[in-house]
Amino acid sequence: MKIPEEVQCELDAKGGIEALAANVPDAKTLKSQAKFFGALSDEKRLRILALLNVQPLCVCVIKQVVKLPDSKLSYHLSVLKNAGLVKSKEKKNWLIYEITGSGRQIFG
Amino acid sequence: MKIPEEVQCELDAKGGIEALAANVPDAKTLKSQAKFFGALSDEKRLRILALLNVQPLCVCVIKQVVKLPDSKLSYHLSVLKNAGLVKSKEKKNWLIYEITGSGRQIFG
DNA sequence: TTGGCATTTCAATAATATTTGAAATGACGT
DNA sequence: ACGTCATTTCAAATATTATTGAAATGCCAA
Repeated sequence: MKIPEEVQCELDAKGGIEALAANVPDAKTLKSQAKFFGALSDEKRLRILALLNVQPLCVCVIKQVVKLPDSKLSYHLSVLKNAGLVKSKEKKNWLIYEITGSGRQIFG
Repeated sequence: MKIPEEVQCELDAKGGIEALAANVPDAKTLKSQAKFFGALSDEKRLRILALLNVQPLCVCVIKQVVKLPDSKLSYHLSVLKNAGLVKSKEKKNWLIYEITGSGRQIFG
């Protein structure tokens, strides 16, 4: 195969195509990264996460700020939770959501 | 509205719901962040980006490593490009893709 | 100028994610 | 036990994204 010399040159210096390929993470890592980013790929979820980055909140407070219908909010919270960006704990008859270390990554 | 005291307490200390709401970025920022993360929410694209993080590459080399059909690869490159994670320049009859500063963010 | 190569574009299809509204769950105070 | 409140779950409808294969583009060398 013929490729631009500019590219060929640098590629050779770095050990060729095999060495190049060695830089891609294993499938499992890729999958979990993709899920992580996927959870962040929605404006509503980023808004929710920004709130939880301030302090833990019950669903009703989040709802009041982001103005989403219950089921929609619940869905997006579940996406964040499945991706490990937030977690929740029960308190009386409320659910309090809290950002995780993983979720904090994207701030600062 | 009644909310858990634990939450209420901290919320009051931080200036109430209005202050809380002030932490969410403006719509434009959210939109571009969502797009950024959306581009990263796919394993194939993460793989491509990992390669471009090593060095600029023409499409044919990328193709050889990631083993995707032309049109699919082209599609995913376009997603990365539209999100500003990579850019491309022409060299003879090749296109050389290169990671951008924005694309580098996710590494190290 | 012809032919080949690298890459993109296109329109159709398939797959995935999101929205909706109604119904279910489950804790709490009475 | 009963009614209420906070939240989730479900299935159907919709919207967004990704895949396919064929055709188009555009460059380069002969």
